[in-house]
Amino acid sequence: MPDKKILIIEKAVELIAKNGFETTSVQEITEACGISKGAFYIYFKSKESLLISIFELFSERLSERISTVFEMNIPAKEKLQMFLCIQLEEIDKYSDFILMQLRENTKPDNRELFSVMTQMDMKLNEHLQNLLVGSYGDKVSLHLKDLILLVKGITKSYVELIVLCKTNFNYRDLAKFLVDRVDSLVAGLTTPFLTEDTKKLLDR
Amino acid sequence: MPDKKILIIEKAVELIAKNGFETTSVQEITEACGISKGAFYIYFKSKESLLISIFELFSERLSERISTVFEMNIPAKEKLQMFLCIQLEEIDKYSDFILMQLRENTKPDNRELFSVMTQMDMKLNEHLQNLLVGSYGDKVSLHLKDLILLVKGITKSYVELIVLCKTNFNYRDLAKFLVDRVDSLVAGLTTPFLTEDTKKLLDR
Amino acid sequence: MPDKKILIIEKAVELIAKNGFETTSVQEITEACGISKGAFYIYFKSKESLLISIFELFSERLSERISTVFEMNIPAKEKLQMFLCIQLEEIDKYSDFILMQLRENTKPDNRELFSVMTQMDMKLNEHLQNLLVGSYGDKVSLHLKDLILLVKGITKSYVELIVLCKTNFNYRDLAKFLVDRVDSLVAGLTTPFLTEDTKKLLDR
Amino acid sequence: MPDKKILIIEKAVELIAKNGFETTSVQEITEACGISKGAFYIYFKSKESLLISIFELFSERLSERISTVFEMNIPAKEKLQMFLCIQLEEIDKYSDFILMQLRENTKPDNRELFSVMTQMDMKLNEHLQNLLVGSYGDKVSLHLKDLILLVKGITKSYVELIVLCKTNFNYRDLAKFLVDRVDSLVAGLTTPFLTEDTKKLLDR
DNA sequence: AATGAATGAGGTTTCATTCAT
DNA sequence: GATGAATGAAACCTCATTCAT
Repeated sequence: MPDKKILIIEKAVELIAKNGFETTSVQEITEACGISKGAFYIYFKSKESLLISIFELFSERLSERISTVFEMNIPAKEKLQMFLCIQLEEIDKYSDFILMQLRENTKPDNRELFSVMTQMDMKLNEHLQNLLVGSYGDKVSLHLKDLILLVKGITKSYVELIVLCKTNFNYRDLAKFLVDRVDSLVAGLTTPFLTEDTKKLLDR
Repeated sequence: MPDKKILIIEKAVELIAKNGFETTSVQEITEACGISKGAFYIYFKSKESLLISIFELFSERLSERISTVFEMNIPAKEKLQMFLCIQLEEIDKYSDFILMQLRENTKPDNRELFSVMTQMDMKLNEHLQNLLVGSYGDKVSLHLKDLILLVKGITKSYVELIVLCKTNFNYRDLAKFLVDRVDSLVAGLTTPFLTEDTKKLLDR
Repeated sequence: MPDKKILIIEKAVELIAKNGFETTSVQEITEACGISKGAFYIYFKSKESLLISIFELFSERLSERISTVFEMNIPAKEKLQMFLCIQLEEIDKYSDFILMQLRENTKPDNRELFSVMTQMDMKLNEHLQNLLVGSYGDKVSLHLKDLILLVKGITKSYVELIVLCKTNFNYRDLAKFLVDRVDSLVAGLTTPFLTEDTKKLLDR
Repeated sequence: MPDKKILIIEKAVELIAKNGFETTSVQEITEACGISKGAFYIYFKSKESLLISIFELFSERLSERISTVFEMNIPAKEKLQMFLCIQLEEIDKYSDFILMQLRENTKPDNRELFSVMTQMDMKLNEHLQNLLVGSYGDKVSLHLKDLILLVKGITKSYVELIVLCKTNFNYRDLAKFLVDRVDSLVAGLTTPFLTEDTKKLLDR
């Protein structure tokens, strides 16, 4: 990937995070980069495709880091903690850009973007599922869908806090804290809420 | 509020939920309503003010319903359950429009919208706090900020599920499920993550 | 003329004087009158026709007052002074509305307005011409066109001052002052600038 | 200044002079230039800013020419004549556009335009004052404010004539004629009308 | 590869005018 | 007479995109 393309992505993330995608013009982005408007279209087919590139880059980085965790020879629960820690760190870097993405809805024409996003989400879900089983054993197997939602929910809450307050927390500590909460949730499991029927919805 | 204004709000919510705010044009909204473009501006000062109206309407409905819960003579934990149930139901009605808003960035010009949103968020936080203390006693007082984040996090996860899948769950059951999870979280409390310093950030 | 029509004219003059004709909406006018937008069109065929009505009303008042001066049995130069005094007073009442009119250019469609304005201008010119001949005798006859321009020029300068500063001067004194200046101009007359050829242009 | 910007200004002056500022749409201007609507906004931030640009350009040209007169080694009265001649010529070029502007009302939002206009007006006043003192000596010092109004008044009358009739006069002759009239006015000075109190109003 | 002027569709908004009540 | 909701044309302006240089 050419340096200039990376430059554009970085500045774009910054601006989009601050002002939203629709509200950020190509002009603003190129001005922030100190390049011409035309140059933008050398590296990106369209404004839309910039979004996809950003997400792809983010996906890649995240996947890469997560892969290394899985290759490590450490207890599952430590892996879970690192997994959460990495997400906190990466999301911090890409800040509310990611948040924004979650809110931008799926329109007929961003089918490609939607696909990239969904794929990544599914991969993360799968990872998380493995980590949960590895950490807590088979007793969680009936609760996996619920647990994934719960873990993602509490994680996101703290991510939002980070983003909104623009504060730097100690991510290792936060990840530890979150794992402890997962411990509690697992300890208190009773009847799953999401049944086989609803599972299908999740996989859609 | 005139019928036509309500009609506009309803169609707008639908469209904005589907396509996002920036991407939904006033033209689309008025066409969906079967009225002229000019008519929109009889009922709303601007497109921006429509957003505020929508949020206000939603706020009012939510506040009203929550108030009735607080006036009831039932155990605190039942109130907590009803509180969550109401949110699930209302958010279902207003669909991801609300989700989108909750994550909308603070731009210089939406100051009024931001104010309305923040006020409502703070009121909900306060309610939740009271319900938590009422349900679990003073032992949670040091963990209130964390608990609020955790409860909102797990709730939002299921809300997103509802919205994305456009499925109807049994909200009473889901609320019960969520309260059970809060029980687990409270049972497993150890050291708070959010200290006095970080609390300030939340109240901002 | 119905009371309400007069009310509309008065409020309109006020607003138009402050903000200009194009910039003043019918809505603003009717709001200032405390009537509905529809009511405006009972009394005026269009916004354009309001302008004509205003000018007609102003014309009438001015003509009426000037007529009385001409019927008086006093020296011509006193009549000239009163003539100027009346103009200062009336223009003060109608304030910069009149100024504005002088600036609004003749578009194809205000032919009627243009006609009303021109007619009045010509009548005033004629009056002034008679007053000048009456006051200074035949020696000014070759200079009439020039003198008319000069008198109107110095008068307008002071009118603008009045309007812009929104100050009240003593109009009798100012009229006296202006007549003295006309005396000077007449005393110093040499060769006319406007010849027979150019006269035609004026009469257009 | 790019050629295209100058082209736009020139066509705009023409149209605005004919139809007024509010009545002339950006579309009309761009069509007259043979460019797209969007192109207008490459060269001007807004329609309003076009007005400022026009006035600035006119101001500059006028200032420049007047400066050269002041640097010449000729009698003051000749300078006065040239000063008036230049104004006639320049105003002819910019036609009634300028007239219109000189009478434009002070709206809250044209503060920048108002500032540019006022500054230029004050500079011209100052120049004229110096020329009057230079030409007629200290005896006019008490009458300066009146004289400025008088000179501007008679000048404007002839400018209007020029503009309305779209006729070309010999500006040197007209300027000579006007200076003669100023001679008369100065010769006949008696008591000033504008006192110290009113002077302040003028300087506002 | 890089520029940036130019385009033109489409956005929000205003407003004179009409008409059913 | 009076209302005011409704209309729709037209205004100003933005912006993704193209293309000659």
